[in-house]
Amino acid sequence: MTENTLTEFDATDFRIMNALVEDGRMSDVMLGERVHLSATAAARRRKLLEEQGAIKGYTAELDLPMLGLGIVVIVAIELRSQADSVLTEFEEAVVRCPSVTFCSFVSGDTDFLMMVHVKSFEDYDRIYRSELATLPHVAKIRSSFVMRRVTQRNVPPAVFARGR
Amino acid sequence: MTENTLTEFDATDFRIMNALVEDGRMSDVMLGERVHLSATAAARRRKLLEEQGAIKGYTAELDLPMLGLGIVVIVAIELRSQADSVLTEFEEAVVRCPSVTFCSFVSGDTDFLMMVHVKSFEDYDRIYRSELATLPHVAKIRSSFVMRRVTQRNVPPAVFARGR
DNA sequence: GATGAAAGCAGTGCCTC
DNA sequence: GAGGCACTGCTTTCATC
Repeated sequence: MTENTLTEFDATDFRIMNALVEDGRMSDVMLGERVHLSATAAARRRKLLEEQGAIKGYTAELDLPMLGLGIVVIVAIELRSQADSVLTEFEEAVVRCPSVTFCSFVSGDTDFLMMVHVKSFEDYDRIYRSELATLPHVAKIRSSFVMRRVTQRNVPPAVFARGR
Repeated sequence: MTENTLTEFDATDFRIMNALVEDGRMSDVMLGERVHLSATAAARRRKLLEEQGAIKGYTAELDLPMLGLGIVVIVAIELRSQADSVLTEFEEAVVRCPSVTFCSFVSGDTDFLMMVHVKSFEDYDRIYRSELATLPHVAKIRSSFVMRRVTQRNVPPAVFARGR
């Protein structure tokens, strides 16, 4: 229930997390079979992981290209200043952009990195004008189009090496 | 079952997808209430969306910081050449890196953009040496550390505007 | 898209190790 | 402290309309 108990997870916990990352709707019966536990024991551990916050929730994975959003653009944005109020105003505007799925303030060459999903290049042009170019305090926008996706995972495989 | 039927989705389909993105383990009964359908009707539509591939699957969302992976690094990699064999060898090596959750071949300033999850800066140094620096044909690596996450969504909100 | 019966599953308390 | 079993009540599934 609390959070900063520096919880210790054992191999079974990692196996449960692994199974549920692969199939979030797996029944407790199947989960139990998969991790060699009774369904009740598996369910109890699953709930504990949920309560502890290690499992934050479950989500359906949608096929965005099939929904007409086949193009992914990674956008680097530099602001005119890095004053606190400037950052805050920019961030508040970003969360309201309906095409943005990811935005982080980063160190390095640029200030923010974002990921944008669009239907077509024409659509990106439209969104560039209507969403990105209207964000406040922007000095420079650089767009990189995703040509081919090499890897896309929810969780780094390193986590699952611990399930043994 | 097939895929290129250019499937048409109605507002109820989008409402179902929205509900399941928010809670992938939602029962069909709850789903039916949420979209104003009987549980059976909701279940039938859910299954159809799964079979059509619009819903690719379900996954548990893990709290990576709680599992000791609190630092996210976005890595831009330039290769020495863009010959087909060079790209292929690089990509085959990347998918075997256990700390990489995202890698795409992109247009623009760099060749590949990747996302790496690590425990600490020391850990990044170790992974930089053991995973990234050993990737073949790399000319230049630029690392940006995520200082603050502004937005992180599975699906752009624009998709859900269609659920009405 | 709704209904109702049958099967399967999740949730609880209790017992064992 | 953690796993297993049995019971009860939902939930899902499938036939039928």
